[in-house]
Amino acid sequence: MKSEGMSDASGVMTEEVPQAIGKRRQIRPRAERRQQLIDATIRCIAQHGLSKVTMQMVTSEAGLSVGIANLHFQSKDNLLKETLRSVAEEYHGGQIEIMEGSDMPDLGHRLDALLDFQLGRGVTQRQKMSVWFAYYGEAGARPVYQKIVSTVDRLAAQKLEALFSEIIQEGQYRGVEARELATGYSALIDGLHLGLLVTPRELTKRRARAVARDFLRRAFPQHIC
Amino acid sequence: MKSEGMSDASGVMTEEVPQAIGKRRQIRPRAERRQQLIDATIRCIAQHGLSKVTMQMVTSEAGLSVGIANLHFQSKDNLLKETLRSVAEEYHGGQIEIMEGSDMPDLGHRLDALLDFQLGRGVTQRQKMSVWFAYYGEAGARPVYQKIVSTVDRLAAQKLEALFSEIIQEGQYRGVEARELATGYSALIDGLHLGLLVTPRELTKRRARAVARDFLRRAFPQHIC
DNA sequence: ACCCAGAATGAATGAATATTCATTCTTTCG
DNA sequence: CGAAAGAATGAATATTCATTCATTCTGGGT
Repeated sequence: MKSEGMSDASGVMTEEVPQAIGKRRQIRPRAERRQQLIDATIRCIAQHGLSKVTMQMVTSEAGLSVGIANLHFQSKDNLLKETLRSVAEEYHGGQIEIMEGSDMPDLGHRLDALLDFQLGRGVTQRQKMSVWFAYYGEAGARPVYQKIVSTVDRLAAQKLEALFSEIIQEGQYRGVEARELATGYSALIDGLHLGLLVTPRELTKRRARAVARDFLRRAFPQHIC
Repeated sequence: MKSEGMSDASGVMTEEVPQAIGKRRQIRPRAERRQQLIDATIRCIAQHGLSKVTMQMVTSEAGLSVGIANLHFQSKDNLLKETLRSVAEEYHGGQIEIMEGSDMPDLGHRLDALLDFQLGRGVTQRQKMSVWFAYYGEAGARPVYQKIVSTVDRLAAQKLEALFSEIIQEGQYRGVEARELATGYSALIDGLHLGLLVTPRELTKRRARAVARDFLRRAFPQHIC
């Protein structure tokens, strides 16, 4: 089917197939496209930096046409906001799952798993980190970003404090306060992420892990190897 | 081209003073203008975020004309680069001065002074922090930024490690390694800065200080109150 | 007093880019 | 199958912004 013959009244000839390999237009559900665009946005931010990201860049990275981002996200601002939300929720969600997972009964092991999650993973993780800090950089000037981050952050912080409390009780540790320690540990992990991102030469993932473990060991000697 | 003497033939006359209050054009030495522009850039980044900063914004914040930034910095990219360098040098320079200052003989006091410098100060400090993280956010994608930061960073890290070594020796502490501890402490401070910037509601400066002091006390109990 | 090197200005320019929307295509449902 | 719903496209548009440069102005030198 397909006509082609007629209606092409103009004398110009019919460029049948514009693209080389089969680039058939595909229709997919809204949610899937949104995720696809968010993933592309993450890659673009990691590669070019938040301030250099353009809609063209994102949509072509996703292998789609320019108009589609506005179709599904209304505006660039909104796409960026949703991308931050996605990364924030994934990161904090992962932590929370580990912390409140009833499967891992041993508290020391749970701490280990948490540390692994926070400083483990491969390239993907590095991409996420880039995004994370790109937004932190803008957060000072953008209340919207602050809100998104602090909402998920607060919950994770509470869970961490609760976990530390349990550990303190179990180990009968003296002179340590769960809240203070949780704040310190979170900050330490954030700082290590920064180091991994900005000075990868000086701080390897292995060393970052050792440093974090050191912090925990000093606080909970009985629980960490 | 030009001349046509009066040409202002229109009936209107003489708009002697275009601006209200005395806005006389001033000629100042190059170095001074550069600093003035860098300071304006810092304020703009803190207020609007790196990705929203424009040349118009910066020059008008400095109270100068649009063209002047390119006159003294050649390009926007270069202005931003020099701004980062300025902030990085100020921050790290301050730390280094404290750490190697021969005036403060007591090592515990020196630690205190360092902590004060890193987590003290007022609004200005907050502006600098914003800039700091704005660049960190882009650093993953911009080798130039990485280079600027890691150059000054490395020196400060070495000094810190040396200071910790002295302290360990003086206190005869066992089971702590200066290098590891220095990395941890730096990361902790960075993380606390992040917290202050992104979740100022949850983390006050007072608490950040307490957390950092806690870290040091756990490592060097004899030196920190 | 007067000159002029070069500092400063800001209107003009052109490139980059977000957003729109008429059109084209795909899938679904009767 | 045929038509409707709506997903996807990308050329066109309007805007924003960095950069240029002809012109204006300042202050030090003579």
